[in-house]
Amino acid sequence: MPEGHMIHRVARDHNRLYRGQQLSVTSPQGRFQASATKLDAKTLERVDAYGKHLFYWWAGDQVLHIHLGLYGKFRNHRSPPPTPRGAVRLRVIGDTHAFDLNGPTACELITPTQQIAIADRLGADPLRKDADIEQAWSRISRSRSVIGKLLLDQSVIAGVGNVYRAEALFVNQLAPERAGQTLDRNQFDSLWQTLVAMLRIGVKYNRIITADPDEVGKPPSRMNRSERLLCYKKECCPRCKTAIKSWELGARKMYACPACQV
DNA sequence: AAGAATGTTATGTA
DNA sequence: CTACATAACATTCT
Repeated sequence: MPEGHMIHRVARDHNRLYRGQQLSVTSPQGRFQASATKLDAKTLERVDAYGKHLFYWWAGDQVLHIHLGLYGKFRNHRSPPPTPRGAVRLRVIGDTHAFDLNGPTACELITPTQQIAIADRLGADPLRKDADIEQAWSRISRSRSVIGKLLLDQSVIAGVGNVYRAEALFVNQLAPERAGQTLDRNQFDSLWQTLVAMLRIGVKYNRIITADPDEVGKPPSRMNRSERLLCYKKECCPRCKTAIKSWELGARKMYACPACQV
């Protein structure tokens, strides 16, 4: 489920619900990265999101690094939380709220130095104010690699996943197979602005919505799964009705309109 | 109910 | 050095 918007949403929610509190941190199903349990009853100072990575800063300079990978999932509860569902790797309990974490790729205690190293290798995050847009432009404008792959490269742009890649290229009418170096500055800027807008909407509604609610005729919260997207997993192009083409690109399934995207 | 999936990293090859 | 392919890993949803 996770693209950058969800990670930033979690950071926002968890800062609101848990910041400054003394929390109980346990690992109910044991086997996964049990070092997290060393954090039993610590004070949470803040939660940061960089791309798809989360960092929980605790008193005593300990950082809990979480990456959801493809399957990882947070489940929120009221305190006290119910019996764990599935393989809960991490359970955090506060006075009023609690959450479980299932199936993450990473859930590990790291040092502030390691945190910097991880953040440093990530590219510009459209949801962060400190995003280095020039660096993203520099990487893309010099690359012979294809824009459909570059968008998934977290060291170029951090936080974009398979859905936003398809949707952003569709909106900008860019063919995924175009080499990065063939984009001009205006096209890059427009693509970037699309990503910023899309991800912000994602954080706001906690789901990916790239279709225009006015066109659909429903408020964003009421839109069906298929109504929310323009191109990803669609049968035909909403602009010209041409059949959407799908193929593997960068080891993930790409969707694009062969007529509109050039 | 099998298969796909909103991901990353490590490793090998050209 | 860059680019690309592949495998490994985790679990939920349809």
